[in-house]
Amino acid sequence: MAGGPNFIEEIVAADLAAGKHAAIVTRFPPEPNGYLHIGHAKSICLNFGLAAKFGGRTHLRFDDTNPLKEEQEYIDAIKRDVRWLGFDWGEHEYYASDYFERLYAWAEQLIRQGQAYVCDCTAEEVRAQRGTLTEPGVPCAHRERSVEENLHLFQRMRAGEFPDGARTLRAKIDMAHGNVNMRDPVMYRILHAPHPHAGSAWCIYPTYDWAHGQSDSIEGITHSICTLEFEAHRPLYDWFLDALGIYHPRQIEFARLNLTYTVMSKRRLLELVRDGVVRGWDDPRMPTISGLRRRGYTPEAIRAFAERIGVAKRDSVVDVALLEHCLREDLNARAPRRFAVLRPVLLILDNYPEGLVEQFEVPNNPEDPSSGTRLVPFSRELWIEAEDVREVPPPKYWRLFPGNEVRLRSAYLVRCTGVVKDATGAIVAVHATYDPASRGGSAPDGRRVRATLHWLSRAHAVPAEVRLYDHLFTVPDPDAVAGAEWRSLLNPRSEEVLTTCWVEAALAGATVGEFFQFERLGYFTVDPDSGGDRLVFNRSVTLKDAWAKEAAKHAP
RNA sequence: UGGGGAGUCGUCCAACGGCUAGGACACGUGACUCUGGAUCACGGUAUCGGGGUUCGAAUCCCUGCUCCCCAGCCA
Repeated sequence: MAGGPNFIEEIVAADLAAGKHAAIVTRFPPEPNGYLHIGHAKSICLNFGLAAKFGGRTHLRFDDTNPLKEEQEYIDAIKRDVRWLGFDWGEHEYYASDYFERLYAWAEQLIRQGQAYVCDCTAEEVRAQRGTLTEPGVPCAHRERSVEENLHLFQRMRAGEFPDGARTLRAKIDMAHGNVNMRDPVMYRILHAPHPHAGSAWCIYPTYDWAHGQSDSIEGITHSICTLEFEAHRPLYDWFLDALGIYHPRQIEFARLNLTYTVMSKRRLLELVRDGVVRGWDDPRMPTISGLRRRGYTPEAIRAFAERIGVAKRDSVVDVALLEHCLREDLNARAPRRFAVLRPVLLILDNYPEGLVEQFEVPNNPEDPSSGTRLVPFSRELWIEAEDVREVPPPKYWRLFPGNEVRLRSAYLVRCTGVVKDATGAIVAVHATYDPASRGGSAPDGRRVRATLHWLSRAHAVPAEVRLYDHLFTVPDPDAVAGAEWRSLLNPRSEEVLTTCWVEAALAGATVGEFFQFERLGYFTVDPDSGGDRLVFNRSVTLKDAWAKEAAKHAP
């Protein structure tokens, strides 16, 4: 179904076959500087999936080396999202900041070995000395300091004797290296800032490059899986590990996920949240895990998606339609069906007895007979969908129009006798007659109708707000647009709030996160804005709509 | 340009020198249908270019081209 094993699974299988490890250890290492998104979900599924498939465990480690950008809120959100996705790291919750003392001692070791030095250059000077992609860098005067002086200075850095940015600790590698990452990279910077996990214990913080490889080594990670941009850093991690003489995890890089019609960069997502472009990190239009959850995505659908997109090394952009497909596939099988009318128009059955209320038995899910049926009240005045009525039908339109007969799902066949319009020409009510012999939805003479409509008894329906969503951006690849331009690509119609909707009374007690299929409309879930007698639904994804395609063909 | 990667249907992934280059999504056509849903059937389109090795190349070699990443005291 999903093809063969991906290249990482092949590597792991080969390592295991070669007897390199008794069991594998992988890790998911987020920086708590934002919320997790669907791209992280790919990594989470990959790492936890590997351990589950080959036997082993997966650590959750926060790579919290930059206190300026990290917050406890993000740590909490990340844990919540990983758990919700269905993964359990057990007791293996780690923080790079818990390794700070060890990292500090290792830094001293490198200094003693003559492989690290304290540098007094400013950031600008360091940049100037680094050279360019084609020209080698040049060493600065501090590069040749004595071990004693370096040790002393480094200790004073830790003691807080210098202001932010005054000095750094740098690895002494090769200022002329073809790989610029090897031109004496910074290992420590002075940052007088509290840390969300380490508190105020430190005023010098290790860089990611200095912390990451050793953190993996400390944890005995066998396969350290990361994204492509770290490929050029691997030689540096190897250099550190070799210099320290400690265990080498095997790093494997894969291509990060990109999705059409959305952005995945944390910086841009943060900007959308801060500027109030969206309702927050969990806005249903966001590609964040929490946004997808609020939108109505299920962990099952996201996991299936992660499985189907595969894992490879080439840059790619996955069609968001595949994500939507995975959700439909999951929900089609298990979402209870309900009736909801989003843009109501009154349907009056002129020959139906006033005051009569019938109860019709409607299947909860035709895909799953075990889900049973429910009773839905029916009466003379009903709400139906505005788009299910036309005064003049376009080509291939076979819903309600004067003279045409349709079925009201599980109820009766009705024939339209006329429409009522307001001053603007909009249809506000429809008149029809019903065929009492078609009770239950089919006629004794076996005559067929092309359309089946959903409906709600006016006297029994309950009001609700429904939010419809569309792509956040108008173009398939907004992430490819550089500069501030990307903002102009936001879809002004990505959210549409409908406040005059009606739903089945059975939906009144629905709880946040419960999902349903509103027949003929799509899959919907209860939004957390619901409460008391206020009901708010989010449309998770539409049903596939053959009529919409047909209509588009005849559109102007 | 220095270093590091990557090029296969519209998209994503597979094919690991050997059937007509496969699957999924998307798209199109039809069947069926008490959701214009679901389901089913059918269909089209791909090996970056040029050489070479071989009985045989998407796969190996040479060469060219294109794209991505790296010049944070971000990760």
